[in-house]
Amino acid sequence: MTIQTRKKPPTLSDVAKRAGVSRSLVSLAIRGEGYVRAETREKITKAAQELNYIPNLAARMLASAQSSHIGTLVGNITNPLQAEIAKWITVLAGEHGQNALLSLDADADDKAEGAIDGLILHRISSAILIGAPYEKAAIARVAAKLPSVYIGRLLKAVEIDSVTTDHVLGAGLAVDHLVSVGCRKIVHLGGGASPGSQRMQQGYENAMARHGLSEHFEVLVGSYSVDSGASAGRVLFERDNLPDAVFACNDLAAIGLLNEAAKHGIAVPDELCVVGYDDVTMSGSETLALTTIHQSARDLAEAGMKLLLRRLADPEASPNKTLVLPRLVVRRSTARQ
Amino acid sequence: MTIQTRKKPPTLSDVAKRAGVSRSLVSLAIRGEGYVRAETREKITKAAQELNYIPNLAARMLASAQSSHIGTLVGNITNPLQAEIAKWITVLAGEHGQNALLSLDADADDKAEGAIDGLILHRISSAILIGAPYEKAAIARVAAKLPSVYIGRLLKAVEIDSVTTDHVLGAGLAVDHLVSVGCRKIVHLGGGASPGSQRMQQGYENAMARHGLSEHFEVLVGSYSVDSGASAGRVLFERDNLPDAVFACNDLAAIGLLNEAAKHGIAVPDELCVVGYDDVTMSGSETLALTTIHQSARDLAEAGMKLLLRRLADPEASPNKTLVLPRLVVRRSTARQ
DNA sequence: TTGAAAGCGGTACCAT
DNA sequence: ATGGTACCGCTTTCAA
Repeated sequence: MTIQTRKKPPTLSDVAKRAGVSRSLVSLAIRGEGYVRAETREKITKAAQELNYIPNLAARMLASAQSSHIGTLVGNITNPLQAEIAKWITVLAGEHGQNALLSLDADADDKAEGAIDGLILHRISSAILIGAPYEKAAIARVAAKLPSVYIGRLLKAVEIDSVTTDHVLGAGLAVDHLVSVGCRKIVHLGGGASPGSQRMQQGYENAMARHGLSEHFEVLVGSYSVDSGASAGRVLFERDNLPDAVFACNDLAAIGLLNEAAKHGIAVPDELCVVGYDDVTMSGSETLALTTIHQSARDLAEAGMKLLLRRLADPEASPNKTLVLPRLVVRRSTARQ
Repeated sequence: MTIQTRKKPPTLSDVAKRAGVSRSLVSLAIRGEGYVRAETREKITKAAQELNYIPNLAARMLASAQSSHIGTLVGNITNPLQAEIAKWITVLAGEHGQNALLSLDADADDKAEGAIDGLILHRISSAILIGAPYEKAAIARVAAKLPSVYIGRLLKAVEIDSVTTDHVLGAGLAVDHLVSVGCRKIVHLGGGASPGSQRMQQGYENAMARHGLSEHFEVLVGSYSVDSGASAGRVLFERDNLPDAVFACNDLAAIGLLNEAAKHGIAVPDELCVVGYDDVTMSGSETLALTTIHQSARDLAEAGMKLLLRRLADPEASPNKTLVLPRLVVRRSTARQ
């Protein structure tokens, strides 16, 4: 039943013996390096396959003194976007012959830096930072240790490659859409003072101006939470005249607002349109059906991997700040037309 | 600026030289094995510290032909409970001198099995399965390859160590609480036919009987989603007489129900109490304030690690099925009394 | 093109 | 208790 005949796996020598050549040649052939006669190469490949040979990464790492490990920090694995980015990083890394070692325990800067040191023990040769560490100084410190890419923030002022969604554009998509369904008085539920929210707010402002709606420009400062959306709702719904629409900094806030609207008997989308940001799973439910701006975890991860590979190839390249395009997802919360 | 003086790290030999002993001794001392005179051990430790020595895991693995890597599969990293369990696994593994290699790309059984094979290349010596693979046959196949622990399901019929929350108890906690705030007509929103939901339903039934409320026993079969909760709400709220309370199979369903209640102008908790299950972040918001049954990711992870270590120590032990205790979290949705 | 041999940084066995 | 030494599986000169 539990036979587990775990005979040890074949080694380079086994392949060499079977192919009747030297170990060095097998090594070269397997990796596709050096000058190996096509004929010989085939013979070796065949032998390797027959033996079901698998290179021992530990040995390879030891001998070559270089790893193909990417250390990946995740600030908040509970955040679905970060979680999905992390997932895609592991997938994409594999496709590039790299292996992503994850540390999910980086929800504070000291932990994040500790985690990086831990990963360094495992001989990572580069790092991908997903929302951690938070402080710029800490980020810079990591980037000084290893070729690194930060995903989730622009980090204009830090010497590091970074990838994030173009929130200026995202806000523009939201406003454009709202205008297209006839909204004019569009209030923005801001996320606060972070550079990301500032950019989103900028996008909102630009778009409002573009549509000649600057007179209706209004930002309610809040945070990225259900409660923030709810309290914004309480403020708005006590006024004499309702706005046409609310564009929230994220889906959570939008959901809080929807909740409050229901309590006040305000019909969405007929009396009020709502647009969120992020496209969390819940927003797609028939019940909420929240129109929102989708950030693609996959695109973010792909852009990140691309930057990392570029930097690995050219460590001296100047830091690139990549912006990934968001996408509008229309649902019932703006189905006014 | 980018000085990167990456001189190579000190090795065992360096430490040996500095301490004036042999490499073998250093090896023993560092690992705390064998007979090393206390005095010598100290000398070595000191030398190692001064040199900032760090053992090379690749070399260690190669020489000892055994790894301290735990392969960890996560079925759905977007699920916050699974995500947190994964996080705790990495933390706890570290505390036990093990290193958790995660694969987050296991959202289908073939992928999950592929991921395990990939991890095996990296010489994992055991596995922790968090909600993946799904099919019992696939799970059994993994368990046959490696010492494994499954977290998230009981798996009575599979030869594998497993850990999950005691849903019978969880349901009992929910019902007891509802009864204690005066509810009698308590409807259960079931999650379907999975063994887990069946157990939860069983717990509901037992508790109702215990309180002499069997006449009010009623299960509405649904699923673990917002929409399911909402449609259940539509059914319930069209009846002549409202139940006193609803105990939903998870928070999402409860949230859907709350949403529907708001639309129907039904006051929670005054007219209807609601209890969820899982305690997702959102439920803790002031806005939703959903009473719920909390599953501890940390407890689940700890129990899992414990089982894994036990099995590593004794591969022949018969499979253990551990149940972790859930906890009632009281919030406004049942704040009736 | 191919092969031989010297490590890479440890562990483990055998003497001492 | 401590030291010597032969590997672990692969990469990498260096010759042939």
